[in-house]
Amino acid sequence: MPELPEVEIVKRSLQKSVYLRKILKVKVNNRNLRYKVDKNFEKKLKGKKILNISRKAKYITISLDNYTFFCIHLGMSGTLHIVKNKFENKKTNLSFYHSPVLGKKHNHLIFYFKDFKIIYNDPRRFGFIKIFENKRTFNNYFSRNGCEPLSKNLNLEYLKKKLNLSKKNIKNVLLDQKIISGIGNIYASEILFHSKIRPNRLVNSLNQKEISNIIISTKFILNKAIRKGGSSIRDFKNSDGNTGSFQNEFKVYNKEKENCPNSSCKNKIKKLNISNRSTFYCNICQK
DNA sequence: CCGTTAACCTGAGAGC
DNA sequence: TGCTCTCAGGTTAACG
Repeated sequence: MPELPEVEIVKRSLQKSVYLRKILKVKVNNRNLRYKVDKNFEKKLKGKKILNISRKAKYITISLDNYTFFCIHLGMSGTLHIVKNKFENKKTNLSFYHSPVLGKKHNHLIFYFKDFKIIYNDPRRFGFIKIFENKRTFNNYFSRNGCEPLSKNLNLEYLKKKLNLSKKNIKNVLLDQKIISGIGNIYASEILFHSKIRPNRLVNSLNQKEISNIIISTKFILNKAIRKGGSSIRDFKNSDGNTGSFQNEFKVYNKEKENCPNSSCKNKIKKLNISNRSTFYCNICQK
């Protein structure tokens, strides 16, 4: 579900509440996430202080005061909720899943702090939590990721090299986390509309200018989405009122048969199925 | 090696 | 109302 901008927003909110705070206790209600939660997870986190909260691609990463690390991936439907002890009913939802009602039965993990707790809820259980014993295993795990799209590492030289000899289409390349890590299905369509390139274009047909435009659009769209607080689809509103608003800025995603947002274009948005993912584009504005 | 497909899950919404 | 079907923001093992 959440792509880079949403994970970034969740990370920022988390940071405000848990930075330098001690985890009093962890309760695991269901270990069967995408991967089984480490059987000693509770023991390893108990009493540890949180030294840093960060984001790598779509992962939230947390470092503890005993040189261990863990990461949270929200999958398609994972959400985090901050619940203050004094206001049990007033949850702060730090996520973007579309359902306004999240059954308690999907509260798989609970992190207890002095005056609040953080709940990990995930109906589909595509998310996961992984613990690392040291910095080396932590870094090693993330070394398989491609570059961060908002870093200087995503540049013309890097992408040209990655696209060289590839036989894939550009949509699949944008979704390939080993090339660029953090873009998901919504932003891939939005980025390609912004760069005026059709999603099914084979990358070996792209010229240097087009590759450059894709890089510019990637950074532009992701940064704008972060500024807007991420995307919350299907009218999801969190109880804190901090709903993201980038869904109002979608130009093509989920807009099949609607008018192309380019006012001089009278075309309707088309929907394509690429590798079993819905893809939206304008076949006049995008070449 | 490469690129594609199937699989992992639950729940919402559409159509009948 | 309820049944069936499709779809959903992700990742990756298995396959050809």
